[in-house]
Amino acid sequence: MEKQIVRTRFAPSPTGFMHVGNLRTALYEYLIAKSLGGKFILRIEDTDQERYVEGAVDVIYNTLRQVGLKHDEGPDVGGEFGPYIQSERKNLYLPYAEQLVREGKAYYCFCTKERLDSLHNGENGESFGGYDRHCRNLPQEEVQRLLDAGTPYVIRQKMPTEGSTAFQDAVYGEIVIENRELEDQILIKSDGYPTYNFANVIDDHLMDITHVVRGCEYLTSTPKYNLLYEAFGWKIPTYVHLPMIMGKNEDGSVSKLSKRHGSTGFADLVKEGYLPEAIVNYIALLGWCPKGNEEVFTLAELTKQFSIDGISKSPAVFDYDKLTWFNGEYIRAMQPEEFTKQAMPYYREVFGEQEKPWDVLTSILQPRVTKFLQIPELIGFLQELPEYPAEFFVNKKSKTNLENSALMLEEAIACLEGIGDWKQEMLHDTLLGLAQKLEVKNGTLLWPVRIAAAGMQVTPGGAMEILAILGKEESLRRLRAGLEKLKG
RNA sequence: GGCCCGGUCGUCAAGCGGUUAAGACACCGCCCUUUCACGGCGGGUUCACGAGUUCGAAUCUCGUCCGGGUCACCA
Repeated sequence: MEKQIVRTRFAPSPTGFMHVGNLRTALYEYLIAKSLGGKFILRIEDTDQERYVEGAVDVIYNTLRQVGLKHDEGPDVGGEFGPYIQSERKNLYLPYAEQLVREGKAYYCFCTKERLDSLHNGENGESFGGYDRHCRNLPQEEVQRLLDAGTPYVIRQKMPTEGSTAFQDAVYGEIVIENRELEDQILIKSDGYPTYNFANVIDDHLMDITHVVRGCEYLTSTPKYNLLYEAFGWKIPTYVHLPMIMGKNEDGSVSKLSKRHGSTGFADLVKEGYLPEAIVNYIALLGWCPKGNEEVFTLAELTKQFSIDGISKSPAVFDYDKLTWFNGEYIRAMQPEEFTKQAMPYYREVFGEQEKPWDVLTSILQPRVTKFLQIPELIGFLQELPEYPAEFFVNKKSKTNLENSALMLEEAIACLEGIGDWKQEMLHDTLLGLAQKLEVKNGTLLWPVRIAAAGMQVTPGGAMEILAILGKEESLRRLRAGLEKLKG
């Protein structure tokens, strides 16, 4: 028997918005395929014409490209199972539905929207809140008459009324649903388009999809899919249902992650300063656990590590703190040149066209930044000295008092004025030498210098680094101003 | 409400009948240090509850409670 090659598919509908939940599904689909040496397919599910959004497909392409999920087949790259856009496959579905009608497994339904609505609002609560199967047993002649008259119709699948349908899920194990819970679902809508459920089954079969990976909100509707596979006599794929991603509400409760939890779109997160690699790494761990203790993985490493049995059943709460930590990890792992390159727009935001010792700036920022967005706020003081109170010079730790700080500043200024080569190393040697000469702890001297240079108690980088970036003239100006403040 | 799924530190989680119940984020403390950050070390009444099976239960069974999902001509 020939071993079947694993094929998974990401089947988003083009809404113009890529939710992290969707992205995580795409990621797992990719990882399952790639870890098993299979193929990852992109299929656009645009059967809902009313929801069509201009440019939405590009959002999907761009997102996948940004996170590095390269699909083997899809609308843009082609493949032997195309077309990969459902609206272009439109004519393909109806014959399948008609086949089912001929075989007595489906039927035409002429019920109007109004009648259906009244059903939902009706008082007599049937066990299944849905369709009452009004057209299921319409006489043949009646059906033909309505068809001939051009009456709008949908095609519904006949569901078994008793017994139960069971299936095996790779994550959740055996799931059993009573058939009486199942509604006679619509296969073909009155506009001629297939419903999502129907198109999904047809396409998954036609495209040889072996693993259907999706959120667990589909868990209870899976029997409907299987009944369709069975009606056609097709092989049922392996199901991999994924646990839900939750968001934390303000009152501390949790619910399905949605916009009210803040940035839940991939684009939103990127806009907030999260790197695509960090996002991928983090969401990979939301609902899946690697074998070892390592958590920082590139996409390639994830592919090596991934296995379905590591997927958990319980829902996971999206934690921005941890994402932020991952972001910091990725930032710190960058080559300094790369950091400078990515930070440059933010450097420019503060310094305009001025030239600064960018490498020094990078060396102090890279270890302590978790998002590039933080940079302007962190280094704004370099461009403009903030107002600050004299008490800043008092440091309880090194027991520096105001008089002492004044003294130190005076010494520092005198010493610094003589420096010709205003470089960090030179400043370092000079100031530490001075501290030694004065027989004070480094902190005693460096604290007031840093405060005067920055006007802030907490700064990225130390005194020498700040002075180096400021340049000689500006540094001395600030130190003298600090001295004035202490004396005044 | 019916049906389905879940419940191990605040969060992500390992665990698969015998463990001092891993690890990570966050938090707190200490160290390093020139402040912060980075890094290092350390800390926290965590197995929802109640029965049962068993010599032994976080692990198996049942019930309760709690949380979530789903019941469309949406996907």
